[in-house]
Amino acid sequence: MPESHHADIRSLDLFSEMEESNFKALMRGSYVQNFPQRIELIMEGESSDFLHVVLSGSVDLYSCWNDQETSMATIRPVSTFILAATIKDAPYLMSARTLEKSRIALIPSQDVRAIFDIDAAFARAIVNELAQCYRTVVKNTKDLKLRSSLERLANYLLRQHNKTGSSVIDLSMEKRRLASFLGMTPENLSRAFKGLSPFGVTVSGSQIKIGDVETLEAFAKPSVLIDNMQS
Amino acid sequence: MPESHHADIRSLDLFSEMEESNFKALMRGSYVQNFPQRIELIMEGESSDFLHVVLSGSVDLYSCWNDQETSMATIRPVSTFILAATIKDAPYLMSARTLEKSRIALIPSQDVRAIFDIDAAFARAIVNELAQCYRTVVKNTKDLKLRSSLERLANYLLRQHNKTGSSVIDLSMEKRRLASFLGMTPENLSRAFKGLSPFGVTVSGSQIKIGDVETLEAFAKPSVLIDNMQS
DNA sequence: TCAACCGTTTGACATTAATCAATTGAAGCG
DNA sequence: CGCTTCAATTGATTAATGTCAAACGGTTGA
Repeated sequence: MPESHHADIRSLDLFSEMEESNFKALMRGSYVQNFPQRIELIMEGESSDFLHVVLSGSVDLYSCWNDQETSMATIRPVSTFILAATIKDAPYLMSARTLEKSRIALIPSQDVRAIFDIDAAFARAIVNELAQCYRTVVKNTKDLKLRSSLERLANYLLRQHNKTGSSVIDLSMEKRRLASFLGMTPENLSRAFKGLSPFGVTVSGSQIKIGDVETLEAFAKPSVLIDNMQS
Repeated sequence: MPESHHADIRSLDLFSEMEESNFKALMRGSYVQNFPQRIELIMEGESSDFLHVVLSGSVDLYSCWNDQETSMATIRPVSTFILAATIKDAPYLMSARTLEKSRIALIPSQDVRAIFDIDAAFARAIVNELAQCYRTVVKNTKDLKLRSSLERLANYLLRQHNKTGSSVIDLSMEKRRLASFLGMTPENLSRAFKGLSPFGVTVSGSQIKIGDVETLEAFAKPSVLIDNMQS
């Protein structure tokens, strides 16, 4: 892999603390590839030969069953995905496709497992990352099971607001994908936006404006145990 | 902790491969406690001081939001729970209560983290367990987002059938808890059982009989990427 | 510029699931 | 044994969400 990408990967929590020699060993078998928009990177059920790192662009993780498809997560730079499958050497549970032109690093899974055993800092970083992923999915499940679609949308907007600090939110994805991520149909999302207008939410294209955060929070009732992205 | 319980814990995947001296060190600060039925072990939001191991009995993991409660998982012997919170030293995302009289081992979280750093086998076991937990929750999310409540129930019954090998399934929990776990109301579960009778499912109390597995499978369309408990 | 395309929105309607209220049924206890 | 209690069931109703079809609107490319 070209040295130029090492810094990006090295800056990830997952790789920042490990021994330089082990990092170099990991990079030796790895390579970076550029993908156009809407390219299938992996299909669920396949075996997990590579740990993937999104260097630029973005990737959609999704799953299918019975001719339906649902969006599970969006991966943005610089993050890894399918770490669990890599660790367990088990089939992917989710498919992945690029949402836009993306640069992806591919690190052989067996190298990851091998270095894990000899580098304690790397091991600790991996376990931290996995624990983080686990907690994210648990929060997602709570969101799905305890909230209505209107409440899910309201809290999604508030999370985006907390992330960017701006009261104008750019969805930065198709509304149909947001709908799928939130577990509803595009039609329903459209109506949900309308349903939030009494709480000061206005829509213009992919720009969503939160008129008054307190009003929206009073409806959405965000919880640190569901909506806090850090812990 | 009394030596008598060591064997149970040692036999867990999580502890079976580690150095004996490290295992002893872990046990030194640990203790075992007996709890009656329906005792709150932990509340979501609290800090995670102990890794818990269910030695006997069973434990319900559940979450609350806005005066609602939903059952997330049932932990049976011999398994750990809240590993992710222990690892990350972050607040619990789920509450836990005993479903019946239970014996629980409590291992100080800081000891777990300390031994993790010096015992590669333990580290590998932890990361495997976490990856397993992660994949279980992902499957759960797919189940929730891609299936109707009738389909979820049908697949749940087939999973139990695969686990026990018997075509008569004992629910071994209140139906209201099963309903909550499957993301529906008790009333709806009752009707869902009725809705499965055309596919050979008959109910008598907590005993569910699958008349013909193929017929039920034809309806449920189980998938290894959602319903396979092993991988 | 205009036509074609595709995501979004809207309305009407169907389906699914939740709620409320009442009843049944089984377990525990005096 | 009969009373109490609570989970489970049933029926009627309402609410939430999905489906289908049509219209709208922005983008692309001839």
